[in-house]
Amino acid sequence: MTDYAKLAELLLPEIDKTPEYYENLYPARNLAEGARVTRIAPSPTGYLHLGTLFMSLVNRMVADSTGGIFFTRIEDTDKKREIEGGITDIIEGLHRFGIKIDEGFISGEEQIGNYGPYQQSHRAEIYQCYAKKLISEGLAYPCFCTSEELEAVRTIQEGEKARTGYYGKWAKHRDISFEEAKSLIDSGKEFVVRLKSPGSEENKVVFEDGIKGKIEMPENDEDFVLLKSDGIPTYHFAHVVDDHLMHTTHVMRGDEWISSAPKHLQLFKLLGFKPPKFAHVSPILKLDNGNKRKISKRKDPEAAVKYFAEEGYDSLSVLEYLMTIAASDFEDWRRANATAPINAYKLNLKKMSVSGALFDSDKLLDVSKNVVSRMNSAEVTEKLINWAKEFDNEFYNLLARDTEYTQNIFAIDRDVPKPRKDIAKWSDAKNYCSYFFDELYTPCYDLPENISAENAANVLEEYIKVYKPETDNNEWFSGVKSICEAVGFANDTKLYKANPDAYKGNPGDASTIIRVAVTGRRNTPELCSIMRVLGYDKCIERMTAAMNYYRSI
RNA sequence: GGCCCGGUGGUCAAGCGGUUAAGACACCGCCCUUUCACGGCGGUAACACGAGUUCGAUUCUCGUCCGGGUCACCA
Repeated sequence: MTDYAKLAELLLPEIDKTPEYYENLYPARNLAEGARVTRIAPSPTGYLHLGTLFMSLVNRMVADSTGGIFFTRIEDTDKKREIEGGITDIIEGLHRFGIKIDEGFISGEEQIGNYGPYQQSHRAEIYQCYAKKLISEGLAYPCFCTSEELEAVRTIQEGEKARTGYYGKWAKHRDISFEEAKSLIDSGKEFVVRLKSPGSEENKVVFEDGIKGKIEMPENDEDFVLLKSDGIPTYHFAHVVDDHLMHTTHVMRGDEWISSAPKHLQLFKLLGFKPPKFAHVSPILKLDNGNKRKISKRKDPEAAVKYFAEEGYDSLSVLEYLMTIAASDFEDWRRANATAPINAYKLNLKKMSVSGALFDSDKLLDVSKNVVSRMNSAEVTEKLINWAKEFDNEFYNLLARDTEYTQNIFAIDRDVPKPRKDIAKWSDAKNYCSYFFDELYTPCYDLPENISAENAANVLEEYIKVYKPETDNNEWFSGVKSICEAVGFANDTKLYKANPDAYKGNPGDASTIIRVAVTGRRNTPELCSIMRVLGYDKCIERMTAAMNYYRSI
């Protein structure tokens, strides 16, 4: 009979603390009944991507719906794949999207809270302590197999059509004796610590997933790795120890984790921990050659959150879009609470989708238009200028030259009950307002087919005479109508419709002529306001130029 | 391949034994209108398939098919 205590001491001699020590160090949280503790546990192997943002949002919302805590924990147990600046990028990214972090990493370097360190590479001895406990109870053991040996076993298993993996009779070191372990260690062999799984494939584990409902799976019987040969834990082990010690109540993660849930449940049980509630969230999908697949960092530009910033999507737009994907009742809530801040929405797990949603850029655009339409001209001006400063310097210089002028542009049809919805993302704004800046404006005198150059020139000639800049809409249109008779146009639309052949055009046509002359376009927001913002001199200058052009052809 | 999860219009989705099977986006048409946009009204379009249970299945059960996930000293 192996002396497990001796084995534990042999394997992890440095560990002198007991689990009780950590249990006392990290006491239960003093939170109101029902308050949920959630977290995001990114690994800094890349920059912030959509999936992480999505999971963070959902976890934040679930904590908020109960007055709970949302914390960050860096899962940097895979040193090989880590990239520099990864932590900073992820945490700063969350800040930019307005996702509040209560605890854990709040910047690239700084962490707050009483349950730290919030970085797995700094918690090695905690994991090792629990591993030591498991070993001393005969529930874990050292395995000296090399990756080549493991590979060889797999090949045999495949040949026998057996399930691959390190379990049961395939678990070579499962019953290793103290003496054998000692001699292997003395000879300098490296080892990992594996769980001695008491599970059987014949048994079922059942758990209630917060989103997917009841899930039944075979019990785990694999002696999976707890501690890697460098003493750092695998995800499975770190997750269980950390979420216990940090008192996470709800583990919400991508549904790719469902298949390893039996491992986690087993560990919670073996360590005597109460498992948290699990909720597995479906990923955001992307259509690729007719097949759905998880949105991919490598293949999809929109997977990197940076993409949205560059395109000029407001961070709120992205968040709102993500929420419409996450919860089926979010859009209804938004319609009923148009001006409420997004965190006033109470997220209900039952409303979350069980299957993954295809990323829909049309829908994102629509959500964005609505978000931007809720902003007043001051907000639009500020956000647009901030965006341009970072991503479009030429445009920035124009916008910042006279911010009052800029705000006047974006006040057109905006600070009103039913604002326009032309702008979905800041990069749309340049084209939207180009005719307000000579540097961006290119005259274009194309007219609709029913309007001749001669008529256009006549309208402009007459209108220049009567044009007054400071008018309201009605006065302005009266001004347009007032010149109609002189150029053979009907001065009233109804009159024209009743007898189209009697006139060369109508007030609408006259407006179009002026619009094209002043803006170079047939379609613009309300013309009277545009001309007021542009100013008298500029309007006269452009109308005169247009008139001369029409006369010359 | 084993084990899981899923399958309602093009997309996101309500509904969960009896419904004319909601709504949103996109698309089309009409109205409003100085153009466009907004707004309003209307339209096209869906329960993967086959058995079973039932008086009755989109809803329950089973099978098939399709899609996704997972089977590492990665997370």
